[in-house]
Amino acid sequence: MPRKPASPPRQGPARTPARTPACRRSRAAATTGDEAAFLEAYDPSAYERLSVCVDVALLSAFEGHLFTAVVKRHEHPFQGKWALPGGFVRPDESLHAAADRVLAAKAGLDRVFVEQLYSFGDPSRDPRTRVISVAYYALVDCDRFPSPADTAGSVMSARIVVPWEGETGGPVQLVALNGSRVPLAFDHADILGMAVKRIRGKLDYTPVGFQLLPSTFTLRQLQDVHETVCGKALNKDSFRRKMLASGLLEATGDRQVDVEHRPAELYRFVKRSAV
Amino acid sequence: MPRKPASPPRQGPARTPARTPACRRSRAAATTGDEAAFLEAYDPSAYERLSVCVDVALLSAFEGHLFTAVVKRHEHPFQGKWALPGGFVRPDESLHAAADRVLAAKAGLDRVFVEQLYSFGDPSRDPRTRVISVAYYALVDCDRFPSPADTAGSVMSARIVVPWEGETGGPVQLVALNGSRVPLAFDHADILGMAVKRIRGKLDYTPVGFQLLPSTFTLRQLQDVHETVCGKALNKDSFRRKMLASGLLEATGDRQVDVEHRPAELYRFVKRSAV
DNA sequence: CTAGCATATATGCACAGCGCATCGAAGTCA
DNA sequence: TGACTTCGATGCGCTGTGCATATATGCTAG
Repeated sequence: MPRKPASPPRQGPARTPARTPACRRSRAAATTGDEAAFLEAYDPSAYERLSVCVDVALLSAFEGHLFTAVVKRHEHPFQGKWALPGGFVRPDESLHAAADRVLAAKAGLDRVFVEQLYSFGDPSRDPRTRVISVAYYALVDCDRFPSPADTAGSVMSARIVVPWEGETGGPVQLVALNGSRVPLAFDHADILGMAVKRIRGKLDYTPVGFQLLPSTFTLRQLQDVHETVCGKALNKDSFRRKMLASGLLEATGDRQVDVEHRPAELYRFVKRSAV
Repeated sequence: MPRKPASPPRQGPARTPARTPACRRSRAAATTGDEAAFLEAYDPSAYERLSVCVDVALLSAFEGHLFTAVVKRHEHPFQGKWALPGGFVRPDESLHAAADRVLAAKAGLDRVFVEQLYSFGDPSRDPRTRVISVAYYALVDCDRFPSPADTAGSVMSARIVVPWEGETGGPVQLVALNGSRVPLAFDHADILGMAVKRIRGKLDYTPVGFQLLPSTFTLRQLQDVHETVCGKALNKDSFRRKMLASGLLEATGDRQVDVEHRPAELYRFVKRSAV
């Protein structure tokens, strides 16, 4: 515990009556009467409202690359470009529920790992009107990653090219499986870049890598996922020791089958219940 | 680099025409004509809009405790409770600009370290109407922390009591300088809790601690700040070695004055320009 | 003036984690 | 059967960290 004040003592609490806040009041009645009556009479249009959408960066890893799913825009703005799955937030659903709904509707996925990423609110990010985008990222193992067959061709999987190292951050590029560049709409290249940066950082101290693997996996597969996400090679032995010492892995007793070499032990992720 | 596919190869790109997205179209004209004409005719009310506000958790550290600034609510809802400085986002300002504006208007602060924290969007978090709160956290050194004299008594400083250890997370409590509990409005206890959790995590790998100190400081003061934020004691020697080895500190050559013991060297934070 | 005291600052040492090299084990394939 | 590949374990050196110790430097009490 600190042994010494970092600064001299401060003033007492502000007990004097506060001034009216700088923002305009929606109704003078807000300071009188009971709360129920106030809420009954409240006019939401007192402040200008904005459009709020969620955009989901769905990430998966295979063949040493990160992939994401994008949908083609057939409408203005950015007609013909590709966008992250997204949609406007409905008045009665939470932000997280909106992200789940978008994933189910556009990628046919449910029960995936979804976490909030960042909110993008530049006034000019959407040329139509002011739209705040609450971005989420989702992680699925490659077997669940949506294929054209699942989604009737409405989504395309594209490889992520990260033009920076470590956790520098910045926008990323997308390349289609035929090698052509995929142009992204809005600020979605920034959103994807931040998603990559986020999971690179999370990989060090959270078991987020398991979200990108099937229920059982070998240590080599887990390391491949980590290397794919981080974009650099890792020491094999250190990785093994660290993972086995983490207490997050449990040996299944089974081994790989149909491999051209010595089969590796299969592990599963075990949730730390009470620590 | 990964030496082996983590999964068998996948399908080619989705080249079949995409279906109409699940979300309703705002206008049938969106798929025809040029983009300029579309934007001209765009109707923002096609989707229900929401209220968006920013709330700022202003944090500072002194006397071994974390402090924040709250304003008393004189209006419904939560009349009489205390809230983080906040305000609705204006249609023409970015989210970050809104946070800066709120800090300037309610705490009289500018040029402070401000970063986005998280967006809170539970449908019932504001009883008036649907309000999305994009929360920010700001860090200032204790000398710049607003006093009642600066703000005409509209803000109160309160001590943060963190009822969890490490980076567990969860809501925190606020205690006024006279020892009484400060009841918080909305979900602001959760926002504050997440702000504390965030800077605890950031402290390990970013020079965020300097934001809580004046321009020059001793190693002891820096350690005090770290201990205050993390809520636990740190090893003195390791802390000194790590900080001096980080390359982020630069000795000023000056020393403390008017202290009752050997004066310590004063350091300043040096931005890593090109590394 | 001097002894005592509190704190800063430097150094030595034990231990744990990590990178690296080596070696045996266990499969497939020619 | 032997070559080849990958898995999985062991040993060694380097480095960072926690802990203990020693010295330096200012103030204060007597």
